[in-house]
Parts: sequence; structure tokens; C-alpha cells
Amino acid sequence: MSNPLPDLSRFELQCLSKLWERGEASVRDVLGDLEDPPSYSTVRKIFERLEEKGAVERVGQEGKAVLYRSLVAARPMIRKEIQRFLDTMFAGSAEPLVSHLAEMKAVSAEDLALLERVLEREPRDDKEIEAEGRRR
Amino acid sequence: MSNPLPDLSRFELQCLSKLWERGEASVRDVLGDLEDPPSYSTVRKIFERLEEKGAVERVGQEGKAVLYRSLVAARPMIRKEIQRFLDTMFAGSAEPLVSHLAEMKAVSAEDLALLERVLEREPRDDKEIEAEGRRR
DNA sequence: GACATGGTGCGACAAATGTCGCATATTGAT
DNA sequence: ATCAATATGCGACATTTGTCGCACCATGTC
Repeated sequence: MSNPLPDLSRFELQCLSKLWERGEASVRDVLGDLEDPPSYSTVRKIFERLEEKGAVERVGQEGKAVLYRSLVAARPMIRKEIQRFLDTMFAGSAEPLVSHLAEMKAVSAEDLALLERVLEREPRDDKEIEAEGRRR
Repeated sequence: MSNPLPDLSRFELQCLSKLWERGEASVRDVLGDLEDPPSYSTVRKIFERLEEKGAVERVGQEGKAVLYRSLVAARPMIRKEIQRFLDTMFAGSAEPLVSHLAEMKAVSAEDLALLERVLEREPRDDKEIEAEGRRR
């Protein structure tokens, strides 16, 4: 592959995720997407660093503003971060996270349904999941 | 209430979570629980800071080593961190996280069952989740 | 009581982070 | 062409983090 997934700070990660959503965007666009927006200069600097780290590249202009595009695939990056979170908070296991998520009511019935569907479709080669005694 | 939940770094969070697991522990105990252990001094310093931030307190000695105990409840802290993660990566929603978790195979059938139990088997009304254009 | 062992208390850093301000350059409009 | 509005390019910080090393002290051992 290409780059071993850059190490980004929380803020850099947040800005990058906005880029993933928009496909490509200017500093101002992202600034606008931020819930608690800092100064323009601050976001500017973040993109500067994101560029240094090879996480984004410039793709043309929109008026006088530069448009950026992410160079890191969302999927792998997100997973890496999830794993890091899991390692930091739960010694690596996801179960505690799922429990909290459920108790936090952050997961809706729909999410659960999605989860089930994905789990069913996936060619789960796991060997201990024979106990299919699950719903449906 | 008491303290508005201290702001901790990833490493501090990791050490604190080890404390939650053990109830109380010495610096060496936690050092031993770390997957990729830094120097003793480093963990020492973390506890020093954790103490400054009011996140832990000393509770007696074990031989010559001080025993620490967490002063922040795991539950609230964990949720706060989950929320922060959600805000950083998914603009606050949990659904994307759940999907990734599922696809990462990080969630087992057991976890799912647990989730269902917690959610009290909400009647799943699947409708817009068909075009899952995914293989298998 | 004298020691060896291992912990604590500090001080020191380098790098990473989050934040700006400002001089200059660029654009679009008149 | 001239101007006003705005981006960009940098430099500058104050903190926070992750990491140690080391002098000094406390404990358990003999």
C-alpha cells in the first residue's frame, strides 16, 4: 500500500472527517462544519499540518480559496482510530464499548438491525459462532 | 456534583482504566498491565499528573510502593470519552461506529445478544437498509 | 544498626497541539 | 488599472504530552 496511515491529532482527525464528508472542501467550508469553530487561522494551520503529514492534497481553487481532498481512505483510518480507542479504554475489547453505547441509548433499533444484517452477511469464518440461536 | 470530569490524555486515560480494573494499584502494577510499557519513570509521572488533576488519590502503601485509587467514576468518564470520539470522527452519531465495529468483526454474536437484551428487543422495522451493495 | 533494593520526588526535555496575528499575494469588481 | 475583500504563508506562543534520569529516602533483611 501507500502510506502507513498518518498519526493525527483529534482536531486534525475531525477536520479530515469533514473532508471525507464533503469530498473536497476549502478551509472555510470545514470551518463552517465545525460545531465550536476556532479562528480561521487555526483551521488554516490544521490543513497546513494535514498537508505536511501527507493526509490531504490541494485540488484546484474555488474562487481564491484552495480546495483540499483527503489522501487517506476513511475506512482504514476510522478503524485504526476505533482500535486505538478500544486499546486505550478497554484493553482492546469492543464489548464494553457496545454495552455503553447501548446503555447510552446511542444505538437505535435501526442500528441494531444493521448490525445484525452485517453480521449475518459477513462470511464469518469464526469457529465459535455456531450457536446461531439468535433472533429471527 | 463533584468534579466536572478531568480532561485526560490518552495515556492518562489508559492508566486510569487499568486502575478501574484493579480497584487500587501501584505504579508497577499498572506498568505491568501496559501492552507496550514505557519506563517506570514515565508511568510514575503519569500518576503524578493524574493526582494533580484530581483523578486519583493515594490509599496506603504496599511495601514501599504507594497504592492509588481512581477518584473519577468509570462510567461517566467512559461515556464522555465515547462522546468525544463520536464527535471527532462521526459528527456525533453512533451509527457509523456501530457499522464499523460490526464490519471489523469486533462485535461477536454474544455482544449482539447483550445489545439486544439491553435494548429490550425493540421491534425492528427495517426498511431503508436494503441496497447494501456488499458482496456475499 | 547497617545495607541493599527499589520507590518517590523533581527537574528537564523534545515534540506535538491548539491558537493566533499579520504582512503579502490573489481575485473579482468597477 | 485600481481597489477592496480575502486567502495564503509564516512565524510565534503557551500548553500539554510522552519520556527520562537521578538524587534521596524508606523498607525489609541480616
